[in-house]
Amino acid sequence: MRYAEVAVDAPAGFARTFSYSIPEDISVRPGQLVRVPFGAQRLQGMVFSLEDTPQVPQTRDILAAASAEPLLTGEQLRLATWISGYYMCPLMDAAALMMPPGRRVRSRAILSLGNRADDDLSLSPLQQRVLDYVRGRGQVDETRLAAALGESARASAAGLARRGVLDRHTEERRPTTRPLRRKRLRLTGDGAQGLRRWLDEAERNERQAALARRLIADGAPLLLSEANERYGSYAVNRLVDTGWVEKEDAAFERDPLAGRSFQTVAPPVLTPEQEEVAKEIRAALADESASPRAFLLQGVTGSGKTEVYLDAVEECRRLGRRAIALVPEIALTHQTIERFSARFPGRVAVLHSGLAAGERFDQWRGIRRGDYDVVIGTRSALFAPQPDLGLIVIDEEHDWNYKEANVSPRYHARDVAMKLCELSGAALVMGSATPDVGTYYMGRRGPIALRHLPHRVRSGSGPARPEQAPLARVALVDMKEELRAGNRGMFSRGLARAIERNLASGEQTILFLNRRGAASFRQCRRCGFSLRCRRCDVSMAYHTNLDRLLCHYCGDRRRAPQKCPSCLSFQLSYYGFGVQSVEEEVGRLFPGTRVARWDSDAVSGARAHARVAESFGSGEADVLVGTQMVTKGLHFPSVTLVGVVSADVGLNVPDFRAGERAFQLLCQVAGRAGRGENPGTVIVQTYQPDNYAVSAAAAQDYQRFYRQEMAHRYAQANPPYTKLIRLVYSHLNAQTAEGAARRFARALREQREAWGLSDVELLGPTPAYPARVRARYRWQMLLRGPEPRRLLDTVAVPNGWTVDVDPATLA
DNA sequence: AGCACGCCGACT
DNA sequence: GTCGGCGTGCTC
Repeated sequence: MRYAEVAVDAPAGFARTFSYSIPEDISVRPGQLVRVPFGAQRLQGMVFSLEDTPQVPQTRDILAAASAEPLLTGEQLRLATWISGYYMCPLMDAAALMMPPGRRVRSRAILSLGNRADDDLSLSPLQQRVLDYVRGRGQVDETRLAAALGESARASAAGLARRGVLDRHTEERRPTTRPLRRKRLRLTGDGAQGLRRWLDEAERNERQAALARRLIADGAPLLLSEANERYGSYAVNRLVDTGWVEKEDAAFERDPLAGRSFQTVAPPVLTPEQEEVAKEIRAALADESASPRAFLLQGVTGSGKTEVYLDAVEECRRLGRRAIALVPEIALTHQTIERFSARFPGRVAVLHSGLAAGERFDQWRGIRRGDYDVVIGTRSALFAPQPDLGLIVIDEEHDWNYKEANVSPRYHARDVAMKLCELSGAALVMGSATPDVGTYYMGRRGPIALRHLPHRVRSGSGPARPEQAPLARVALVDMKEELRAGNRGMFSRGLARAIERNLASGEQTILFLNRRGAASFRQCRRCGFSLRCRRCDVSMAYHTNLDRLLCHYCGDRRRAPQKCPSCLSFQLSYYGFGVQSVEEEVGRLFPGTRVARWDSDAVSGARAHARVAESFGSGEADVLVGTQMVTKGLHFPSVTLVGVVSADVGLNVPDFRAGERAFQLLCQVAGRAGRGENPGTVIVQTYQPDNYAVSAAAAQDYQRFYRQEMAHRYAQANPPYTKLIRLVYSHLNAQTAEGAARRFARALREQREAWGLSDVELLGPTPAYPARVRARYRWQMLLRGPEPRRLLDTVAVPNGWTVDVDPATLA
């Protein structure tokens, strides 16, 4: 008898497997999806291994295979096991990262009125509300009910179902994605000759003749929908009647790159600097035992990191292996695909959450078949099923988008990539102008080889032009001085003059402000009342285009009142400004200017990002105003001026990484200037010109920043000198939240003493920031030390806590 | 998520 | 006494 170790997809989320016996008539292999009985439920599970002995004396049988073939390879199963252990997340959550999109489905409970719904029974208030809710909608998904009326509504619903007031049944769900089949029109065996004769035999109807000629000329099948649209269904059917053409049902691949064409570009000759690094990487690719195996390329914007990545992919491909290249966000995929497809036409796949589910599914299958040499995508593309993985590239390595913050597993793509490289023998190449200080630290201490590309390479295709292009000049403007000089505007006199000059000479400008909306908050000048979100403990920001106040945490919107709700006065004022007000101010100061805005409010979806980038790139706007999106790796050669409207945003938040963030953003945005022939100018407005991060960014001096930042980190015992684990508890009831937080903190402190883990510090519990989000009160604590997980390993984390290992933010 | 078990307060 | 609400623990 053999047994399967199965990661069960139970809501409780186990970081371990359960043993199941395998019935004679079912064949099961590791990586396969199965259905298993679990308590009273039937759930999906992932087979992690086959064993001769089960964990427990009594086992139950696997019910059925839920996938015909293994969906995960042994390598992926080992990676999932590592992720689950390191990030303390359910095994199934880790496995799901690597499964084909749409295959993880959970059954759901549906509630409807039962036969005793109209009986006069005594009901608790909550039960009455549940009944009313179901009565109002007929059929209700229990998860939706819980979302609407709170978690305890589930228990009430269960009670009502027991008494026959409600009817409750569970519904198994099919995978949400599947291969697409579409009808096509194609020539029969000798249809080409037949149709030609048919055309010659008599004068034929114009549309029928056109379709016939198209089919003959093309040779390839034509989608029926397209044929119907262009030639009419009558013509199509008449041709089918000839017997030389037939309709067929064929697999149709959804291709996210359909309709895009790429101009192929021959590889340039690398500069000596590039060549030196590229050679080392080639050595790592050619021989798995060669070291180093992980590289961090530090090079300013325009120093030619991408050419080194392309060279590495080329070599990887030559060796018969495949690659994955990550970018930090969807907006950057378009341009990266362009660069890679120009070198490897037809060999590039894309994978990110902006694609339609079907596109993602088809890309996944194509990748798994080995159709693509390189997969480009955001952090989740790391889990693409690339066979013979030989290389992982992580561009803009410092970017905090590489850390998943919201859902389990809260993984960091860099750390998982390092593990994956170890498991697969692949080489890792990372690049950034402003590396994460933690990565840079690893570079200085050994596990990662640190390499520099200190010079800008002149841009442009064709042969390499290794002569140096200068970095943009950066000027700091002290906004306190502007105030003293009587300028209370958004733009300093210097920035305003520079914008005007740029407009006059027809050159492009980027204005950056890392704050959404038009006004940060709306406050009553008489009583001080400020409008806050009903469900979150934050002020609501005013958005001009919506003419609404918007909560940036839960997305709730409401009409902006004219009257103070507290004292009924009309003295409501807007305070603070955001990127929308910058857009308006440009329009006001420089009438007739074509302004484009790029932020998450104005632009969403991969195609929309591409449109904005393309339209600005082709000169359809003079000024681009935006949040973080305008800072990231995009290449706009005719931008000669970058204005940072306020460098101070985010600088004073209580997070030890605030300085690093500000430095990275400022350096990145400065890199947007002067990437073409004209040298660029960057103007940084700030109230804190002496802040170490701001001044190091103005000097574009990474080394200076690194030294100062690391001194702070050391003094405060923060990463990379220690490790952090963040624990957050949230509950609808304020007292329950605080009580649970204090109780677990006390338990952890006791464990700390009991096990003598004096090197694990426990900070908190304290209310998290914001203290309330989506009506839930939030409390948090931090574990800090060389190995803080050792404390968590001594306890079972109670229900309701989320664990974030190596958190990217503390807010 | 379900279900069993056990504890507590409002009724026959 | 006992029924039902709900907190806790377990599911191979």
